Amino acid sequence: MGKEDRHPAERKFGSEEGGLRIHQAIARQLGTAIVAGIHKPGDVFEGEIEAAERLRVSRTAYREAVRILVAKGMLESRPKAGTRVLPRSRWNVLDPEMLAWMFAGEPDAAFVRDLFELRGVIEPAAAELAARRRTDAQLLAMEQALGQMRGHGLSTEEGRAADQRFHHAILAATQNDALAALASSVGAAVSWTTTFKQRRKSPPRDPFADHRAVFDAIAAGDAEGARAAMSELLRLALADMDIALLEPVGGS
Amino acid sequence: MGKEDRHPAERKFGSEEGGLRIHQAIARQLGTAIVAGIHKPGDVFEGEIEAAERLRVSRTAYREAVRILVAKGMLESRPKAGTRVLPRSRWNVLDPEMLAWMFAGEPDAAFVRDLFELRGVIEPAAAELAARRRTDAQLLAMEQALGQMRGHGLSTEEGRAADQRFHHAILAATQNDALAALASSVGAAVSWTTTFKQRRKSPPRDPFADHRAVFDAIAAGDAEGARAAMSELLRLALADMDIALLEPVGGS
DNA sequence: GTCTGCTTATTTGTATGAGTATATGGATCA
DNA sequence: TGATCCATATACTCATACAAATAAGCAGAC
Repeated sequence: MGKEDRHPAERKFGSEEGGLRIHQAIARQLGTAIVAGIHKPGDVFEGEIEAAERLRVSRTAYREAVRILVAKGMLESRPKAGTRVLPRSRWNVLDPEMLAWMFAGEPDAAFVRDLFELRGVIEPAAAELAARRRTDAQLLAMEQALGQMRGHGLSTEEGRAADQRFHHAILAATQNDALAALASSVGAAVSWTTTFKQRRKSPPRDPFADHRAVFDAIAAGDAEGARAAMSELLRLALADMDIALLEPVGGS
Repeated sequence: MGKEDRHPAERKFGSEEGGLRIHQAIARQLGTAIVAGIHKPGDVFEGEIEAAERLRVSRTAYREAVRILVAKGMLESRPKAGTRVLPRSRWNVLDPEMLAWMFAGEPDAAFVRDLFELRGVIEPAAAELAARRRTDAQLLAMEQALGQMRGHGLSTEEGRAADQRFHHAILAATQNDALAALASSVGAAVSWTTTFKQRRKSPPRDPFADHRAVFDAIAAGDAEGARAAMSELLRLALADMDIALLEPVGGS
């Protein structure tokens, strides 16, 4: 292959890998590029050999990365036809890893709206179910998350993590695996709320009271109250972000 | 390696592959085994070399299969630690391929219940949004699906496919990518409804009227009516299956 | 001129073997 | 008893060769 020296100075394709295996690092790199719109649906990738050489990895590693993205519905690859980006409708946009890739950059505003709408559908129902079914251990988890949230505040990393844990605990308390699987999607929206909020208002409103109301209703086993409290929490969160969804869902 | 003859009689690991590439066939084989409970969370797989030899495929193909399952949150693999099945809470149970694997065998009753509960949360809200936002093309798609459903009946494969298309079209008409991504999950539940129904009652009730009511409300732009009609459709579907969810969600 | 069927060239898919990196669990030592 | 170190098992990466599949181009018939 002519100049076969592999630039031993810059080992491991230059960039920092973040402790990931190479195939996973490549998958992330390609995945973020796709969700960012660098590669659009319908685009055909270069051949495996060229791609692997450009990225300075083996064809094996590159192929394993492609398999990952295929598994998430982002790519399709066939002999002779090549590897191409699938239409967005085929993507598993609720896949946790994919959500992470989306929110690594500046996420698409329309999709953030979609996620909030999903939240508006899921979380009130989840709160209602959680009020009926939560175990004591799950209630304790919510209480602890709430406490840490209050303690650290949403300006800290720990506080935001606690916020996520609170919402996660509610979904887990529904005792429904299908709903619980939406935790990452809801979590992404939750996380974006504070990120977004802190860009605008200063000081931001403290959402502790809203959360507390949800918790109290769940603790009391008040299903209807829990649903209402969660709906109110979401309404306020949206107001904080100055986002208006086209229409609130489930209003009557 | 001693007896290195590879039984040229039974090429390609015996079983029928269904036109899939080998890595995908292996992924399906492992995936179905996991969802069926043959490999339980915490179980550690045999080494790559042994596994590949036993399945009579190359390590390359086996590894790519593992990458697929890792991407879906079913497996985790690390040097020295081996490849192990992750706890169910980490699985992307809403992944379309994974749902297909689950419903290939006899799906877990508890998970079917969960999926129906999810349907009960998602579809009424989706119907409401669809009534507000649907394009004429999407409305046409619903109408055609409805017509084919009536024409073929739910005892035929075409009829069931049309049923799925109808529900899918409603989700698409919400103009919400996050909701649309739940199409496979909803579709799995929809499909299971008829499968299950036809095992029991004979003749099964014709659900055309329920679907028609949903369609009419969406066509008329009647958001509240669409929500109500979809809720009624779900209520009747559940009754047909003689399944009672623990409690209906959102009732008031 | 259009269609059909074959050929071929390109691209992914599979196989194999060698060597590397990493985490683990046990041995060693304080 | 506890922490530290190290041998080792295991997945990870690489390079190369060959196989399979299929899209596209070409030839021939109608």
